[in-house]
Amino acid sequence: MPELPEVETTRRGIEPWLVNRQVTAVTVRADKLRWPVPADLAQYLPGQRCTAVDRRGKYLLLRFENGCLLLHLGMSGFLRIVQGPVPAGRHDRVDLDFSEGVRLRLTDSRKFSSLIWTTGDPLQHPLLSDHGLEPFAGEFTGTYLLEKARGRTLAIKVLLMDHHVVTGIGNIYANEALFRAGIHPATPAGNLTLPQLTCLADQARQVLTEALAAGGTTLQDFSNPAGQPGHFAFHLKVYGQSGKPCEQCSHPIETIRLGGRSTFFCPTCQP
DNA sequence: CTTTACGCCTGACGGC
DNA sequence: TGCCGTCAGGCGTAAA
Repeated sequence: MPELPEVETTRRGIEPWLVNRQVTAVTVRADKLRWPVPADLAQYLPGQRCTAVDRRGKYLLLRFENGCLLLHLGMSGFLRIVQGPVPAGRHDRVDLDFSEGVRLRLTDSRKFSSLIWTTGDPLQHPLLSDHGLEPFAGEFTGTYLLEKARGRTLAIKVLLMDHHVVTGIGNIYANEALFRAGIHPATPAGNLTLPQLTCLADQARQVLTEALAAGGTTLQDFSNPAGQPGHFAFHLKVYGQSGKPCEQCSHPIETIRLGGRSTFFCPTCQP
């Protein structure tokens, strides 16, 4: 599933292909993804020049002269740059054609991705305005987490995945960060100490950095869709490792459910 | 306000 | 082999 590293890798991959190019055509092959695809995209997008490709949390912001296209990849969505007559596959939902034969293609089997057109400041859009800190922001520290966790009884993993607190961390990297920090994912957030939360913030940033580095190597040539974005190159220590021996202590990795999501941890390394 | 449950959608997987 | 039920999963939204 695309989390921050995958989305940022995608952003870096498509940015040089799109910026300063003009939209020439729009093809929509799905009436509805997460929400109805704006029916009039093909009306106002052609002719507009892309000015920037930004990211906020897991949202991509394709900025144009007269507005901004917010794009979320959901669980199974990914973007590619295609050139020339590449026939559309079953799950190819949207094509944005740009000048010089550059085509941005959204593929999504499960149709959980979303496309929203917005004018005005996209960061003030209701979908983005309530987001918390970026994990790589300097203010994302143990002190910040301590403030957000104060008096809260919910599991620290649920807090870490709450985009109102910190944005872009999904199930995979929340699990990995907590393992590295040696914190049990079900620990009530308000029970954690500053040193623990400082460690958690550091480890979250660290795991995202490593995943980003791995994604970057996987997707260097973004126009050549060699593989799906991601975490295939990144080594997961707990996520999806139920029953396998922990790398540190050999105790089998356990699975529980928190906030409706599968949660993986080592009961001895994460007391 | 906080926390939980639901729904969207389809591929993968287990059971028969 | 084939059919069917179940589940995963981000996240906005409704409900408790």
